[in-house]
Amino acid sequence: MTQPNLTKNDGITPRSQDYSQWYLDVIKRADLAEHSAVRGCMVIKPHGYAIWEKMQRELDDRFKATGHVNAYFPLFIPLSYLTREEKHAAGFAKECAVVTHHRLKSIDGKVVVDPESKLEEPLVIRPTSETIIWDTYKGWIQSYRDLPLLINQWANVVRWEMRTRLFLRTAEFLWQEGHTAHATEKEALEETYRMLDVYADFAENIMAVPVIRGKKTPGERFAGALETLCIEGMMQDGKALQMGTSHYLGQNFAKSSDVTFLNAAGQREYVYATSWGVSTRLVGALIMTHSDDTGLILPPKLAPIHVVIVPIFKNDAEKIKVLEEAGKVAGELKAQGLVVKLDDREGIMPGAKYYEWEAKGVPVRIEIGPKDLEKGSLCLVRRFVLEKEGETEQEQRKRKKTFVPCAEALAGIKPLLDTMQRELLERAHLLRTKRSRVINSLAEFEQFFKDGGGFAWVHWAGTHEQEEEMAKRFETTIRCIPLPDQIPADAHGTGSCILTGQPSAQRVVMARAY
RNA sequence: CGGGACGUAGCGCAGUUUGGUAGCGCGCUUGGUUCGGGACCAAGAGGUCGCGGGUUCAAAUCCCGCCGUCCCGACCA
Repeated sequence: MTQPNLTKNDGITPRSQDYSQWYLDVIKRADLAEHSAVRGCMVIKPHGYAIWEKMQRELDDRFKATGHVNAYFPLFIPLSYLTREEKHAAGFAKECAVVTHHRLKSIDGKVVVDPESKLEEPLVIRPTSETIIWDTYKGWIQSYRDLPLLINQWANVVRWEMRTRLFLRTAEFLWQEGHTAHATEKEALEETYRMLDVYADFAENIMAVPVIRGKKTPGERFAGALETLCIEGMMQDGKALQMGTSHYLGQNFAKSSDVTFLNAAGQREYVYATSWGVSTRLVGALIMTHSDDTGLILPPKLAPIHVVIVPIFKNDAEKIKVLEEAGKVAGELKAQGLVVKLDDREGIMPGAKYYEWEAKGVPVRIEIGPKDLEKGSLCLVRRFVLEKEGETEQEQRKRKKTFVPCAEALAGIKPLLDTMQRELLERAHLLRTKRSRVINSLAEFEQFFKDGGGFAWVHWAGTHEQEEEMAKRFETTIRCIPLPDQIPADAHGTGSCILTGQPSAQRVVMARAY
């Protein structure tokens, strides 16, 4: 495999210098993805896709555990379907790819769209699947006995974005979308909150990203939803990232697609709906939450490779012995269910291998050399533990090496990974705490964002227009109206709106956002 | 879609002002010496200079158009 230039600082721009460039550099160095020939679309490379696959597995298990099943609906949506729900249609109108023809033909050696093949009705490439799914559900639901209908699909969607960033916003992306039908509003609302909790649990316990669960303001709601719930994470630059949404759709889509059922009393009713989704954007969240200037840092639960073993030897005699031991160690760790990479490439300095695997985010490295064979020990190195909190660049790059008796080391890897998983969440939590502030005046608000910003907990009673005013003046938006149990102790209670001074029931989270 | 910058070998760049037919570093291949934090020596391979047109005896270089990337705005669930 071709490696990028490994001299100097790994080709990674320091976070402190240019966060956007750092983000792109990490993606490149960790070999996660690249821009494709198609505008706004990316190629997810094996290492990046492996992370997504792990996310999928974790999420899918949780969906199944909460009673959902998977299905697949078409990529194409008849234009007339998309326009059935007025607000929904308006919300997506500006970013739809449309298929209008079904055939090409060759004219003078040039392949062109055959004008004769124009479709009677254009097909929209799904920006989301509510409309086609509800049209389908119509045929599946007759009785309250058919409810609830709990279906998820893993799919790609297309939203023709003007400005794209790898993983965070691309024209085509991968996601899952759950679409459920319920007999009562209460049940549907419970589902909406349940799936939000699933996302929050996944974000915190698997991604090690602390999130705030909340509601979107009407202006930020999903097109066609009565309520949009979200989880919001904070990236290392203090900006917010919406990491998942769960929508209560009421009877809007049931009405526009005429999906009714007979209840136990024999009365015809429209069903109540939810939809919820997370996307490959989560890979971006992962990068921006944990990684550093040497590259990607992955929580062990999402790391495609848990442990890399780097053998060290000077001559053939040592090589044979060291590789034999390395093979044994790899075998024993694999038997524990861990994914282990033995990097036995020749002609590459051990140090070069260290940097490469650190850039790719492998949590634990084991170095095995002649000295370890003598002592019966292994050298353990953790991805984000420095030898000392150094001032110089060299010191910041050097990881702490721990020499542990072999048997003890082997038994200790799994607990070590668990510890690292926990430490990453703690680190992210600490950063969020540091960059969150309860704010009561506009002057303080302005200063907070001048100083780098973060999450501002402010009282709010403004209108949608006043939200836009805040966005213009400070580049901030209301990320969410936090659910009651999400509000820190010092942010409880009523107060007065930071902009208008009107009475406010609770604080909201304002931040700059991706 | 507006403003700016950029596009030359896998990656990073020089060369463009002043036109003369392409170079450097890293990576890659082969051989040897190396190997506990990014090795060294030697010999090699690799380029439609983003795409299309124009000017010219001659274009990476000048002109026009287009495409793409990045940054800033607008837009955005």
